[in-house]
Amino acid sequence: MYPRKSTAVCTETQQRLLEAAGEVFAAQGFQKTTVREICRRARANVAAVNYHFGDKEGLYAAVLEYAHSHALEKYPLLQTEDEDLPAEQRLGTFIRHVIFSLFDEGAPAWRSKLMAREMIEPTAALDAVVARMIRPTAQRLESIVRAILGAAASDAQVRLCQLSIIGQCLHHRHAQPVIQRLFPQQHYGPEEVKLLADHITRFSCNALKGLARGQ
Amino acid sequence: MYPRKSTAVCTETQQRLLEAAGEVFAAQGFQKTTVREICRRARANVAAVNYHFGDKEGLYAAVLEYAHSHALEKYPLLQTEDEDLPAEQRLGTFIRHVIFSLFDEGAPAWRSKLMAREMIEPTAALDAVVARMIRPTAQRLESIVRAILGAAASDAQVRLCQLSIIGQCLHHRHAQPVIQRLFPQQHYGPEEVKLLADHITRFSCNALKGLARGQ
Amino acid sequence: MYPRKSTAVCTETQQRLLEAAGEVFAAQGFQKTTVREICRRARANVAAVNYHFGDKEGLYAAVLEYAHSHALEKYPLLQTEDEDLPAEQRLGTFIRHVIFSLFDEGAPAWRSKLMAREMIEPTAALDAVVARMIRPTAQRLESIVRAILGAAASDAQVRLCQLSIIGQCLHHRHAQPVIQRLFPQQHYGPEEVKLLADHITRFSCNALKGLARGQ
Amino acid sequence: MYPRKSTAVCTETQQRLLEAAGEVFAAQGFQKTTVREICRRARANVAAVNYHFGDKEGLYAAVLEYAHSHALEKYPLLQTEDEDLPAEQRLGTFIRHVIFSLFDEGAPAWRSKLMAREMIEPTAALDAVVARMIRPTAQRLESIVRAILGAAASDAQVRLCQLSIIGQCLHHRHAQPVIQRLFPQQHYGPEEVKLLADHITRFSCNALKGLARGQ
DNA sequence: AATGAATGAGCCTTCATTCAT
DNA sequence: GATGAATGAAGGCTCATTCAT
Repeated sequence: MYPRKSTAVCTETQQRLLEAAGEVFAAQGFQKTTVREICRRARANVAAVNYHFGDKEGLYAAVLEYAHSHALEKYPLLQTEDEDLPAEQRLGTFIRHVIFSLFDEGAPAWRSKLMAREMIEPTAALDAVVARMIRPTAQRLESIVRAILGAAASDAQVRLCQLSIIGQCLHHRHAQPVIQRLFPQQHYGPEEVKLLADHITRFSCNALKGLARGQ
Repeated sequence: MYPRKSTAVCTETQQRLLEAAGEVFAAQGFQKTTVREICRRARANVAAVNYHFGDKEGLYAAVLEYAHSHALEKYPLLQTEDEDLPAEQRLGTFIRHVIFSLFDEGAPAWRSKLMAREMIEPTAALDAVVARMIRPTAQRLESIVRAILGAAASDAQVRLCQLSIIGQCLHHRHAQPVIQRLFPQQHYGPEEVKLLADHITRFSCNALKGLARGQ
Repeated sequence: MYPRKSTAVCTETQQRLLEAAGEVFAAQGFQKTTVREICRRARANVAAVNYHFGDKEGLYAAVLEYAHSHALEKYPLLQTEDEDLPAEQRLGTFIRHVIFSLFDEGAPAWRSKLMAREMIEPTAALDAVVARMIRPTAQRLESIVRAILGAAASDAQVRLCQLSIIGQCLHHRHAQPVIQRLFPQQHYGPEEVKLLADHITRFSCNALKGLARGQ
Repeated sequence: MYPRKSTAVCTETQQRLLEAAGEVFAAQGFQKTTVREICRRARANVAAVNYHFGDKEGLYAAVLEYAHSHALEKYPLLQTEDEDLPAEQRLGTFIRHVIFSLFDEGAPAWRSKLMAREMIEPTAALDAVVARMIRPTAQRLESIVRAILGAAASDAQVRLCQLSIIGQCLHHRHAQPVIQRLFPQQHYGPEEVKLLADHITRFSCNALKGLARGQ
């Protein structure tokens, strides 16, 4: 329908548009973002967005897809299996990867911001995001949690524990504005992020093991 | 500067505007919301918002203040709990209140949605919200956590535990669109909400007690 | 029709409205002036203008009438006769009065400004202004000019000379913004105003006497 | 910043906008003029003004610049007069040019009206007008006046005489509404305009020569 | 007599989009 | 393939005015 065929094959202008759009969408939200601002940053024509992506929404969807394909490249471990290690250790690895990807300062920082927005103000693109990115991650976490809780754990309990773990992680990204006002001493540099991952791991391990004991 | 003096003293039109604005702001966000839509719902003139609240942003700030004053009325226990009870029990009460206020179907459902938005896309009004609503709540939680962790716990550890607990609660509200896609079987009726509060309480108690033991 | 009957008989609120309106109309013009600003300055209600003067235009007309009645009080000499003095001296007195009334810093400074506006952007009120204020003044000037030019002067010549004289005077008021940019050294304090009146008198006397000699 | 680069290079739509804007601004003033009216006359879209000139004020500035560039084209002699002629003759030519440009019925009649407005209600654009248009004209007049008054004349006297001369000319344009009410027999057709220029020339020559003689 | 609340018309501007080249 | 010009819908806001008290 439009010149662009897939994420992999695209012109340089499209690349620049996607990168620029990612930043602006993440920083200002879909509504507040203007096509002109994106085109200005991408040094492209005002009509470029409509030409390459149909309309503003089309660009947004493309940005999300673009973000996913890159995220999967960088953090593929979320899906690979290392079933031989003890579950607690696998949980630690999992949490570290989630936290690192949320606070990765090297990579385009707008990816996780965009995701957070998508959760609160879902667009039509959310379905694809859940199916391709979130569900696989959730299934990996499910198997870890189930391993720690033991076979006796109900599906509902496993589910709630998954949500408790992932909720702890995301809170630090989603609630940043509040956290910074509440705890100015809380930082998210490389060092602090490691400590944070450790904390969530210990917190959750203790919790799961307690639940496994029926407490 | 503008006719409106305080939340308590205001005309009927202002009341209707605040209610209507709360719904629409919560449903669509600040940007997407139009003054015209709010006035239509409130059966008021297009100029009513500007007359009573100065501008769209003034209305938004008033809505937040309005929401708080009502929330504090309904859930005042967050700040005046009985200190004699065991800390675990106080934690359970605290979490139950938080969860209930988040999923209270009786009250205007837009309150917590509005808060969730404010966290991701903070406006100038956030400072007041943190100072008046969130900080007192956080301090209450801090004292509970410190009681369970024991005097040896560092400030940083207490802080991270607070965030772990509150993060679990908010995740269920903030990430609803994702959760519903991921776990269609997860509901948030009165019964399920109680179970949810219980889960978070047990999860967190186990976690805290484990940490208290140095694990 | 409206409570207000005449300029002389009016309440204190009306007085304040007239004064405030005079200042604002003179400073910003009819269009740019807002009823709210006037009422704010007059410490009156927003509806006061409509209540006392019907509408914004009615207030404007009242302000002009108010200005005239006061101007005639202060500079009555423009119309009294001193036919015994030599014409040149009478011209000097006339010009001095015009210039003084234009640059009178004691009196409400907005009167002449308002007049200048009325000339360029005439409203329905201009007819009354011309009939009551300007024409009598013009007739006085006509008799002076005719006396200097002599009986042989045509009506057209007398008319053009009148306009040349009055044009010199008004230019200093009407073109102030330009004059100040062009000649920053030109001031209009009490002393300079006297010199200005003298200059215009000498300039015009020389001109008229030359024309009288047929040059 | 905006598409428009210079007065000379512009699209046809911009031309039409400038012409339409000139008429309306001159007839109604900046405030009263609506962008819609201008666009309607120029058969352009409502957004055309903002697209081509940024905003209403930008259009206004462009109109003034446009007017100047055309006026200078048509009456360039104001600045390049032949210095060898006697000063009185040069004064006559100067005044004739000023009067003709003020009452030129062929050219867009709105130019001088716009100027008159700008004098009473100056905008940010006035600085440029003075610097580019008015000051050169004033300097030309200054040299003529100084030549007639003689070397003994003070700067202040030269300045006041300049203002007396130019004031006579402008009065006929600026005070038209009053003049027509006061002297219905006064017309400004091609013939009368010539007589008017002659009158002002004779009036001023007599005045200057008298002053030169110390009278 | 005088006021605060409320109104509706209209204005400037912005923005995503389309059109002609 | 890509662009600058142009569009129309809509939004926030201002303002003179009116209404109920």
